[in-house]
Amino acid sequence: MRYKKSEISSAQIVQAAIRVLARQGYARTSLMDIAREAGMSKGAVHYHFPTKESLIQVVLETACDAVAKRTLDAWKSGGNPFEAIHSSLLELWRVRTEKNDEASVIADLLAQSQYDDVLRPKLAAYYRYAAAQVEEAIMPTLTEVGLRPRVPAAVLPRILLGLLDGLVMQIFVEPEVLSESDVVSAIEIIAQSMFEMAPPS
Amino acid sequence: MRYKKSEISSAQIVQAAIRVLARQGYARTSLMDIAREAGMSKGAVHYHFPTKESLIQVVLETACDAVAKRTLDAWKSGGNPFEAIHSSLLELWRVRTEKNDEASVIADLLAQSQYDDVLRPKLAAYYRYAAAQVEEAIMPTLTEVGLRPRVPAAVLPRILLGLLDGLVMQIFVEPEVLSESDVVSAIEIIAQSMFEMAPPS
Amino acid sequence: MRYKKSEISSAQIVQAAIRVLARQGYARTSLMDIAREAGMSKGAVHYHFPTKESLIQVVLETACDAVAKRTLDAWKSGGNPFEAIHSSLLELWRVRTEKNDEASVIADLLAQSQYDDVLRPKLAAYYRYAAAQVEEAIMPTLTEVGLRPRVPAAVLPRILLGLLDGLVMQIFVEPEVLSESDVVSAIEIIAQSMFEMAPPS
Amino acid sequence: MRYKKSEISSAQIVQAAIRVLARQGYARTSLMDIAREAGMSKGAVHYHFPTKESLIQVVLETACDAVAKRTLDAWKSGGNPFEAIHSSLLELWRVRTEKNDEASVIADLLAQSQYDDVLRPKLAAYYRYAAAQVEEAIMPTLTEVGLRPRVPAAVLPRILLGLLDGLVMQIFVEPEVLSESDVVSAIEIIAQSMFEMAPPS
DNA sequence: TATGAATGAGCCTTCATTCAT
DNA sequence: AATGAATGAAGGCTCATTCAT
Repeated sequence: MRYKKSEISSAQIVQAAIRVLARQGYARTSLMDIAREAGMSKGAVHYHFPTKESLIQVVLETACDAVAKRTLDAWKSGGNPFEAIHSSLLELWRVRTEKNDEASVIADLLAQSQYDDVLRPKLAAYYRYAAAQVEEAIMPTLTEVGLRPRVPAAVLPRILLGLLDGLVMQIFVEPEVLSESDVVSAIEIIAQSMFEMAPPS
Repeated sequence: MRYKKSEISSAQIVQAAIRVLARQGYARTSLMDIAREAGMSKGAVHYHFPTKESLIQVVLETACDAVAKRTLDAWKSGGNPFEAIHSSLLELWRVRTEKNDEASVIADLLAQSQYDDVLRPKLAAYYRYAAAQVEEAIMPTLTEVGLRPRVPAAVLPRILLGLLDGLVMQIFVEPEVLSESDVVSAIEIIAQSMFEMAPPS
Repeated sequence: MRYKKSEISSAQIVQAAIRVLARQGYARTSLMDIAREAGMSKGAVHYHFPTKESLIQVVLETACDAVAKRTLDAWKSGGNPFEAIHSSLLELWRVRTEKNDEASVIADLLAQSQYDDVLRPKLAAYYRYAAAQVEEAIMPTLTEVGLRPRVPAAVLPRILLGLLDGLVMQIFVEPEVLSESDVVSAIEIIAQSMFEMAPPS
Repeated sequence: MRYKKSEISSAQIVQAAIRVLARQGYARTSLMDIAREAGMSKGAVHYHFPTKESLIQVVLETACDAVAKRTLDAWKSGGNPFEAIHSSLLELWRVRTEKNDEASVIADLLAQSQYDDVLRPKLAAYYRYAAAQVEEAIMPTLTEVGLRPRVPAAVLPRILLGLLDGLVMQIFVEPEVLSESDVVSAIEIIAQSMFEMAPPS
């Protein structure tokens, strides 16, 4: 009973931190802001997370998990292989552009991770996981229909994710410059270009 | 004479700021750090830049200019059109991965720009300029040989820049994951896929 | 039964506090440290001692008692009067220099007592008791053999204790400066000088 | 001009710190208290002393110097050798019992030095210096009149200082227990007992 | 009797900013 | 044009204390 209470509070603090960080960014967020957002005292935050760093770590982990989970769902939508890929790409894009809090936090902490040796591995793990997700979802579908990749299989999902993340940055800075349809159709062209017909065996 | 001296000091401060920011990141850099790096007193920095914000703005502008200038040189290298594109892509990639100070600062301030209405337009301008550069350099070359873009001409350079920037982020976080040759050859494939043969007019 | 349990816990806390205070000193010791050392929660400590001050008081009392008790034993060792005094002085010295926890705590809280009106009387009582001990132990022995003090009887033990405590402070700060044998033989000379032959009555 | 100002402020802060520490003790003194006593802002204190520790170090040094200087004067009062020693002992005693701020601070920081590796050597140096002072002042006077020490020459002043400091502690805790005349006459007896007539050469 | 959770005051420190010189 | 000194707000963190359970 008591035990649970602590976990609940911890989770509330993390969620509050994600909201505040998404709104203000790491450099402008104090523990006081987070405590206020969580409806607790500064002391309570420190009770659950001894240092700011330790809180931020959990925040990043949680945000990565949330984004990864959401995109995982995207791949599951069934149907014709090409339609599935289309809808998945769309979802990947929307996760990023809808500016949900978790994605914003990840983008923000990416900059911090340059100078923070604890954050960096967590982001690396996130990318690794996301890339594996893409690979698992795309590759079987396409090899099944006789296509094979023109770049190393490990590189392919990295390209896709990089493309998405890089475009998002431009949109963050200047929202009007790229329309969703332009982006998605371009990505599809690119995705196709990454494959070629396998020679008949 | 005095006038000049002032400008020189200003420039020294900005250059010092770029070095320090590249090394420590925005969130961990104080004006004291910058003053020390510039070999001046804190008061002197404030004499030239009334607030920290105003200094950061100039820093960002300067960094963007420097990167833009460097990539501009890349496009100029003559030769066969396809070779020129190859060497230009390579240069675009290297500017980003060599972690020169200016590029690091831009990557770092990108996060800040989310929450800073003064920074954002400056980055937008940078992207706009870079995209125009790419467009000018690539489009004539390719239309000349009878290729035409399969995506809107304005979108094409955005795709390319996004891809580069997004991949760089992954490499910042986990350097071993992508090799230069993998990346460049993938980008070339992508670049090609963006064009198709123009129907005979 | 329950009653006993409470007393046992109290005593455990006090003993834990003595250990921690001896190790870290008053200024660097928190209730958390004490609770941890006692294997209890912070709440439990507060259950037994409503405030930190009240705990410290009991700690000081306990430490004083322990030291007083130990020195009491020293005087009891029988034998030839002069040998007894010698061995007693030696024991008084060792109690102080062996840095047992209780003596360390007393030395540390001495400083606090300057500013704490509750602590001060407890230390005064300790000195009074220790002085009385010395007086009782030394005076009969010496008057018996025809010696009488050259300073007021009440002052004499104070001198002795002061000398010991003052020397200990120097040793705490610089251990190599005074050897046990030097100190003890000097004290014996001093002790003798405090007495003279009583005129024949 | 500017340069001097800084030194003056530094000295003011140190003096203020000595006053506050003498009044409240180390454990209860915050930098805010010191700043207020010095009539400055908290920031100003940190401008001159980067950490609390660094300030305390200078405070201890300054206090030791002040006490050492004052006792040095005591030895200079001329006259008959025995009178000189008498008046010097009296002065040594009064320096300690008059509770001047510097002596209080030293007594207080003595406790801290148990747990602070930076403070300890400074106190050791203080004792060393004080002992040397005593030795220089007493020894020539007495050997001149044909007395020689019965304990090692290096130990003798330590005994004297220890005696004084130890007695002071008792008086701090319970002022009425020892009168000045009792103490001084006892110390004189002790001082005499430390010497004996040198055998005719 | 004891615990875990939470509070809030206070501490040391950092830092952008101001200002007299 | 530049400096050293000083300010004060804020930040992260510690800790004695309270309280529901």
